[in-house]
Amino acid sequence: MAEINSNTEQNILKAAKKVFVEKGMAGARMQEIANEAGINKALLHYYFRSKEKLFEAVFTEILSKLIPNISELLLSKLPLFEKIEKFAEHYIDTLLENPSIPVFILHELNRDPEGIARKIKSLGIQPKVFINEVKSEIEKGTIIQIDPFHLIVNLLSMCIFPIVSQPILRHIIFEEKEDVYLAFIEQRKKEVPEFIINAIRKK
Amino acid sequence: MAEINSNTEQNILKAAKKVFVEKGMAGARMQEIANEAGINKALLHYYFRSKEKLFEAVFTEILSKLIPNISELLLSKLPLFEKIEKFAEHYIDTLLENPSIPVFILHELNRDPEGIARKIKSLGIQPKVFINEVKSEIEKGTIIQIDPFHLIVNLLSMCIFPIVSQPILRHIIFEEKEDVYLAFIEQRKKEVPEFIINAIRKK
DNA sequence: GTCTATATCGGGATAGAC
DNA sequence: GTCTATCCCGATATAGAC
Repeated sequence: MAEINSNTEQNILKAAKKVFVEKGMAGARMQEIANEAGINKALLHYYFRSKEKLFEAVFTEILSKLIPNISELLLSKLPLFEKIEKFAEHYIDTLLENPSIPVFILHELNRDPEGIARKIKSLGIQPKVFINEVKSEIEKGTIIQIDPFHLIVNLLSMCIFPIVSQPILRHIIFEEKEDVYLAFIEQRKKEVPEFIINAIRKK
Repeated sequence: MAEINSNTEQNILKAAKKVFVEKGMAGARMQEIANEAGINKALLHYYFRSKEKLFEAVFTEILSKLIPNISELLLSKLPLFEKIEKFAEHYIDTLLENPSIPVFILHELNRDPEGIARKIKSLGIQPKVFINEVKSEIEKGTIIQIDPFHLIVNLLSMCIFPIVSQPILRHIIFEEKEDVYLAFIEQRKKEVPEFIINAIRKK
């Protein structure tokens, strides 16, 4: 067990991840992945029989790193407001490292709703704990009546969407100024939780 | 002027739109577009010289219908809170008709940031009016201090993201129940403005 | 395990008849 | 304007030497 996967295999996966995420399954070229990995096309097929198989491997790896990240924070023992603060901060950071991943996932989901969705589901996300926590805060009267699902979706939306629409925001609003855009996203780590807590806190 | 474009040309555009939005530029097949339009591959090239040109036509059409829709509402004369309410309602409706379009745009933007972004910019979005309106409400003391950009981005995020992540939400949260998901989105037309106004109204 | 060379096929594009 | 037939390139995949 704990067998160390060969260096080449890891190189390939890393290169494939980059190219697939950028270009999508259909737009990616095996040649480009080979170049990126500094090896030969034939070797790709030696390690992963086909493009399809290589894609599966990449996609599964991406999901299995991303999803637990979400779950972990939602399940942690922090009080609700702090949880929201920590979540926004960590999640925006994670997304900044791989800003193209959400669009990649959503795009591929469009292509193959069946297969991909099954993969996601098999990772077993558990929103129950968080939902109960929200309900209990409502009963305690610390926050207003709100459907926990809307709260989660609002939180996720405000964290994820500004990152995935980076190209549009950069061009339309920030006129190409990369640093201004990044400062804006940086602010959002505080701004989003504040906004949410303002919206739900009972005064 | 006001020349009526041939029926065939319109059929092609409609078919191409469907296939391109679903599969993306790279994943789309000219054959599939031809089938969808009930015509022959060669005819596609007769009307639009190449796949690239056809794609351009489709993309431009999509943008020119979507963007003015946004601008119009943001520029209207309604008071701020009503504007937010109307915007959420109309925008969510628009998205429900074409839920795949935002991801399509974002995906293609990843592929060709230069070209696509130029197209978007050339449509001339004007957020100035809305921004000034927010600033004036802050001065009047009706809403809290908030950067208008964050407000716009929050509003757009909460409208757009839940629709584009429909496949994920449906599978993870709503366990395939299409109608439950749709009811949820329907609620959001009221929920989102309420949430936002709660967050910014001075009490 | 890694390479070069090649088979095979799918898909965009064109030619030319009607 | 619309079709059938065909060209031709690019991309996946395989064979086989090292």
